[in-house]
Amino acid sequence: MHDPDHFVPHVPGIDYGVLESLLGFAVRRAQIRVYEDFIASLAPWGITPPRFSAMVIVSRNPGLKLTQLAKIMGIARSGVVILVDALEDLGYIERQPAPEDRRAFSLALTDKGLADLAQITAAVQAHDERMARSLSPDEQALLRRLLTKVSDTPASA
Amino acid sequence: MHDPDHFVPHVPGIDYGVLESLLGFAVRRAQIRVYEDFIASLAPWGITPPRFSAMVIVSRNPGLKLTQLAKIMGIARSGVVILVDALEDLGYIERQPAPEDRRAFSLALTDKGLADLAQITAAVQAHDERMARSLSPDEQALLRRLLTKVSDTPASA
DNA sequence: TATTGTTATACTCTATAACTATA
DNA sequence: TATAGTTATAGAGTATAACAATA
Repeated sequence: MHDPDHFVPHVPGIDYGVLESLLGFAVRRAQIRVYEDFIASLAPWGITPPRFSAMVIVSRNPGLKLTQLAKIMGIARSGVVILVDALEDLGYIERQPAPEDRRAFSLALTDKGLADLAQITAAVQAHDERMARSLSPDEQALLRRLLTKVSDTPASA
Repeated sequence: MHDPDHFVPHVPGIDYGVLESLLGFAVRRAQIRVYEDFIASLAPWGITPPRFSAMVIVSRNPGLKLTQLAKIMGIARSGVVILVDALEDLGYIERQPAPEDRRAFSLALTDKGLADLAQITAAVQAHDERMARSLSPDEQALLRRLLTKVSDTPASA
């Protein structure tokens, strides 16, 4: 299909100079394409990448507090409030009073959240397989392994 | 050094569920770490990843119009106006009247932009090598190749 | 009519700082 | 004092839509 309206990673006739040799530029270009397709694929549910991550993490780690979720996701506390508000508005997540701390809330998926997460996860997996379909299974595993090595290397010596 | 204030890709004791198996999640995690270190490394120049890309592309492809730069960078025309304004405020880029079209501008680096780009590029390369230093040269080349394959695969069949 | 650059406006994701209610 | 959640505010970076000047 001719969709003139999405990112073209290499425009013919353009010299990208040093950018072509940078790992960070390659990561960024891949991320743009993955993000674009994720948003398009999940539009029916109003789910973005951070919202999906939050739903999965809450579902697998019941009883998380907002501050813990912020730490896990690497964002500020104020950001997690907005994220949880959005998922609450979608009917997917709820704040439950934390029994042992009256300042805090325990996060949990709603019944609707649990039910929809199954469909959402299937849509995300289909999207992810589409992104990876130019690679063999071995190459996909290798790519994940190399990326994880990059993510997990501390910045300073 | 103990810097408690940056992204921890794997918080101990947390179950990341399906996220661990997704290529898109691995790309995103790597991108967060690379972006974080890029911003910190380039702070002395006020340079962000899109600003660096724009400077390199303008320097290697003299006479680009704003609309062409927008197409190359995959952003809207309104976005490139803001980007060029920022680089103009930094004294790195200038709009020159396009001889053959009185609606348009040709973009060019200023003398200061050209001079600083050398230092900026050195800082970016040092940053990029730091990001990749847990990988052998072969692994780095392989990772770039696999990422490029992902970026260049069209989304639809 | 179509295109170039621009402005107005809005949305997402992020941050810092200050507040409140508890601990 | 310190922490949990919240609010206010701001700043990138993106988008769409409309506009004036020019093609």
